[in-house]
Amino acid sequence: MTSRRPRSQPGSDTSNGAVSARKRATINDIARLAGVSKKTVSRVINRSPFVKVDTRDKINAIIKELGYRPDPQARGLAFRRSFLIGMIYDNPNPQYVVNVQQGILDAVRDSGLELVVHPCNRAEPGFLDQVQTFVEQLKLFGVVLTPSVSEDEDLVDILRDLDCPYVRVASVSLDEAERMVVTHDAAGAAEAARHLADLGHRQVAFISGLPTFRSSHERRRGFADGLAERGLTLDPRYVVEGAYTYDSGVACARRLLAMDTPPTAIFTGNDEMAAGVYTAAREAGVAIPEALSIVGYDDSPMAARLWPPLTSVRLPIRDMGRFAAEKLIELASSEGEHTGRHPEVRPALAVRESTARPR
Amino acid sequence: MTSRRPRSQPGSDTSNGAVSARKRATINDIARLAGVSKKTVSRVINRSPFVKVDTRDKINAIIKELGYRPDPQARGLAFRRSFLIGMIYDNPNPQYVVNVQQGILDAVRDSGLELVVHPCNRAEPGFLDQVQTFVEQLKLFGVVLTPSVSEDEDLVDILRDLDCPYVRVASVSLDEAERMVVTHDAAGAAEAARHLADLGHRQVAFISGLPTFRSSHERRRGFADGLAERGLTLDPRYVVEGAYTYDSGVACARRLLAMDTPPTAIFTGNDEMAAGVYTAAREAGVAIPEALSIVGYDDSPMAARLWPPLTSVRLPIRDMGRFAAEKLIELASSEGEHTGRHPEVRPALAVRESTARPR
DNA sequence: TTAGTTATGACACCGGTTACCAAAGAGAGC
DNA sequence: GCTCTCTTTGGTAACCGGTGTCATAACTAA
Repeated sequence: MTSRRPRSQPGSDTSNGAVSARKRATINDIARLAGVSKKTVSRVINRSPFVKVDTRDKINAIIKELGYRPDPQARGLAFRRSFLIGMIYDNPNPQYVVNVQQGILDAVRDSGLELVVHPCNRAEPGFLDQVQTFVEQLKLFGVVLTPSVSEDEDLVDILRDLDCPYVRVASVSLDEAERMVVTHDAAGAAEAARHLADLGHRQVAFISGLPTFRSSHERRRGFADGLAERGLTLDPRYVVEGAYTYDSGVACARRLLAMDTPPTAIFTGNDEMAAGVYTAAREAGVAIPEALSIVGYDDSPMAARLWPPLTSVRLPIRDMGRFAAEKLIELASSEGEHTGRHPEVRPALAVRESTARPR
Repeated sequence: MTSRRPRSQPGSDTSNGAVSARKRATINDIARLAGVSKKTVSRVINRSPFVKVDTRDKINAIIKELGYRPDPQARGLAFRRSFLIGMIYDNPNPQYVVNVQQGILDAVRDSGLELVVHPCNRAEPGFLDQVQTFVEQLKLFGVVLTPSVSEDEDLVDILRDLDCPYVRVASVSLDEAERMVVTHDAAGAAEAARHLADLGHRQVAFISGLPTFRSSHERRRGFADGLAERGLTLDPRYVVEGAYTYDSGVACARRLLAMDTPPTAIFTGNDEMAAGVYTAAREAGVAIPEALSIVGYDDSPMAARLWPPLTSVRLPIRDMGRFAAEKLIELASSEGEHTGRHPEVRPALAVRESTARPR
């Protein structure tokens, strides 16, 4: 407990022993030491080309020596904008949320940008005003939206109105390419469909998520398309509406398994509901995968922990967050011209033991 | 797409149709309209008692009418402090992280405070400098620390040095009461122990988490104590060191199940490792709970999805976050005197079907 | 009237920025 | 070679939207 690490107080090696009254250097200090005006220092900070090389080098040296970093608050005040990125979400999946957060932080590393999180509830009255206040008060540098708020056009209108750069993560394109990170849910679902069809399944069912999520429709559509590719059709009687929850998965699966000709395979809108299917199957004495194949969506950590391990569609969630933040930075900085690069997010099927040929 | 919700632009019903050039009112606008100096308005905002009631009411009316909200950035600049709470964590459990975040946001609702997240890695070189920069640059209002960074005394020293209020969430008290939210992991583990002992188990094993987490030791200690209460001792041969991961749970359980007299019950440091025990048990053909009882820690959503559903120690994580933020606000605002209220966090055992009498 | 609050304002300041102007140096025209 | 632009480079002042300090005005109470 006695040997504390000697922190590297960058520069200012004045080593004031007792009183730690060391204050951060300001732009004025730098200017004074460099013998220039603060404006010139400001130019160096903001990479203005109109500074002589000698002057710039000299100022940079002093900045480095003193470990000076401009105060984001003061800078923000003058810029009428902060250096905070907001993440607005209403997705209940912690795995998803944390990974997107991580991805955003990957992208802003060392850029001086920070991440402010804002979970919300679209059903709550005053939801839009609340979000507007959040964005307006903080004068956010930009906002990343994830489903399902990313699908809310009213919300997006507000952001546009506030001139707040935003990027939307969604299952399908809803905006200009430079504002979207598209997860192609239909493609992921199609892969699940092909996998089941190729195993020989003919009676395949789909448990959808909440209809208020665009992904529910995309996944259904993609699943139907994937089956169609193999000459199969998604029988409407085999489509039931869940709510992305474990309980809804149990309930829906019970209904499906109680049918006269129950499906031999079930594709669920997410892993939570797939877990519910496991429970219902166990109740009904239906063996997985011998009598029933199951495919989930998300490939959450739980998927691999279930027994048998769940085949599921995997999304590179952290990358999605990173892409979103990268696009945001591009939107906010470069005036007009964009790189035109739009990294692709491709869902992939993680095949495990919950799927097999039907008997 | 045409009928957009008419947003309630609070006050300013000037309804400028085309150009939405409405700018937020500033303190100067309020002062001008009220016929007072901005300083007086500032007094009203900050609840100074030295303002005549009439004046205050008048100013408040105008503030309300214009929907004025002071700019946090300007305010922060003058205060030399921001209105951002930082959450610093290195816990890999998304469930935990998101819930603490939610809890913090519960507490700061409508207070004008916002939450900036800062995941980090204690093992990374420069970790401390990074955190210091984060706190210093943002001039954070305060910081909430969760395990295991909450156990890092070097980090806490830095915060103290920076005069940054902080609250630590940890398994055991490490600081003054007003700076701690204690989760009493030992008590939770003791409950697990009593539960197993009362069921009649005598050969009970413990799979610990990473020794770099204080909780690992607390849970072991509490487990041993709980057994002792029932006249049992925790055989050191039945204690193996895991790493809080699924894989480590599998590996540790394999070792335990391969012993000459394998345990009849296993308590794991968290649910992830418990899931690993399920896998190892299945491999070894050991029936749960008939031949092996299992108790986890965290009561993650996965616990109820496993088969059989996992008995686990539950923590009110969201409440913990809320308590932490409440304490933080108290620390930061009230100068000196505290309420002395220290809401208790009590772990509770969620008993499910993974535990039963031994054969 | 004097003194002691209570209430308010003037002004500088927090740490940066933009707008605008001035000086210095470079090349052109004479 | 010298003045005259033009471009580069730097400075000054005002400002972003609030707060602190201190002086002073207004009101009570003595």
